[in-house]
Amino acid sequence: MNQVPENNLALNRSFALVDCNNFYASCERIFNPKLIGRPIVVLSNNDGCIITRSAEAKALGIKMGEPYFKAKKIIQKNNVKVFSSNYALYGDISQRVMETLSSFSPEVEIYSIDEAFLGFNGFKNYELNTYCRHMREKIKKWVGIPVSIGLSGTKTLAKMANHLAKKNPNYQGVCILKNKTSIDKALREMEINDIWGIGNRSSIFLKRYNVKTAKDFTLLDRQWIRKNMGVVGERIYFELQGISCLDLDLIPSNKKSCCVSRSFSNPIEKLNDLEESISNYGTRVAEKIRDEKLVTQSMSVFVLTNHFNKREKQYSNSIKLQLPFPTNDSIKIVKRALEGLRQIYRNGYRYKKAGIILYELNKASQTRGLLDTDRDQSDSVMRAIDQINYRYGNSTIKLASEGVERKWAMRRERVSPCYTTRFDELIEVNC
DNA sequence: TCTGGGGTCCTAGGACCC
DNA sequence: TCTGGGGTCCTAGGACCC
Repeated sequence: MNQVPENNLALNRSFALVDCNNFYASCERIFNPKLIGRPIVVLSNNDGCIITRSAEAKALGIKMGEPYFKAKKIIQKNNVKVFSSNYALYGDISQRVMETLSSFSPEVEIYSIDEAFLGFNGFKNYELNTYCRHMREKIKKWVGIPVSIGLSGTKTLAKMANHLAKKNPNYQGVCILKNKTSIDKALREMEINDIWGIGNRSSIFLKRYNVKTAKDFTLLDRQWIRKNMGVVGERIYFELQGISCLDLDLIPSNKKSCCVSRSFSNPIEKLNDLEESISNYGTRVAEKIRDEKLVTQSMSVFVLTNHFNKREKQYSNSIKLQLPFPTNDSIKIVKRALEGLRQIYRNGYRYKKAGIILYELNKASQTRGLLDTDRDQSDSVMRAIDQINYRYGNSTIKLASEGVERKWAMRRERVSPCYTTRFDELIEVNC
């Protein structure tokens, strides 16, 4: 079977992908309108790489994912405005976008901080093009964020439509692919490496077989795709033909793992400094799972040196650790993590990054060991700490092992104020 | 000098069992 | 003179996403 017959096309379904344009850069612009029309970049944690560029910055040739220090020259020359990432701000703006979207469809899957899939079941009477344009205007007006919308019969095709809506100004931000001709045209225009789910590795592999566009991919033999790219490849094959394999995920399932890891501003060598950082990350990750009312029963702790530095000797290791009872107690998690860290630490290396990942996450209400006698006490201590830290600011109360000096703490030299989440950082208006 | 962080899903292969 | 084979479960690592 090389092609799916026309009557198999399940284009009676409609998925829309709404994606915020250059999201982090757009967030910075909301509170600083002077930046409209000016090139902006936003940096990753530790001010390491460029993770968002405004259209103007893209036009200057600044690349996505490029290390900041490599792009510095072009940035300074063109007076590009640079921001450290401010996730408190972006998270809050994201929530406002999602709330607005939910007023347009009962079916909203929040796919990431800056995009959502919408289902339009039973919307036959609506003219979808007009509806999407209306949605786009509302988000711009209410939240201040420009979005692009792609709509088609499967999620993968909606992604493709979105890609076109962004790339081709003729669409004015909304691209709808609902008939065979427009889909076919889009498949021919779409480069193989831009297809959702085809990453770097697969596109290099496919190009060796002269598969350059999405259209080429749909003309491949299904068995061959299955053999060489597994079920993931086969799903993409069907989705591109209009046969929906990926449904909306409307009820977000509980996380299966939760991680906090950071690169250090400067490499660290002493066990004591690593212990401070792991205590810190352990506390943060415990807070995260408490916030979601989850408990963990196993974790892994890892350390690594800077693999970019070829001149230095390298070391990386991780260790998996069990906890006696399911818990979300910072003290217990940090204590166990430090035991693990001491086992994998080796003297004489310059460490660049460390982290902790919690596994076996379950609802706190559904898990309690019969022999776990101090859970109540642990819960009330954590509750008290969380309340104090919420009221008086992060780390008002912290573990002694987290340290005070924090030589390793990440760099965030160009962070904007938390305009929407901290009273002391509200925007000031002079009348 | 300076290169992010947090997730998910799939698969191959080892361990183990009968 | 010969040394099974098939099933399941688990895990580490790969690939991909934003």
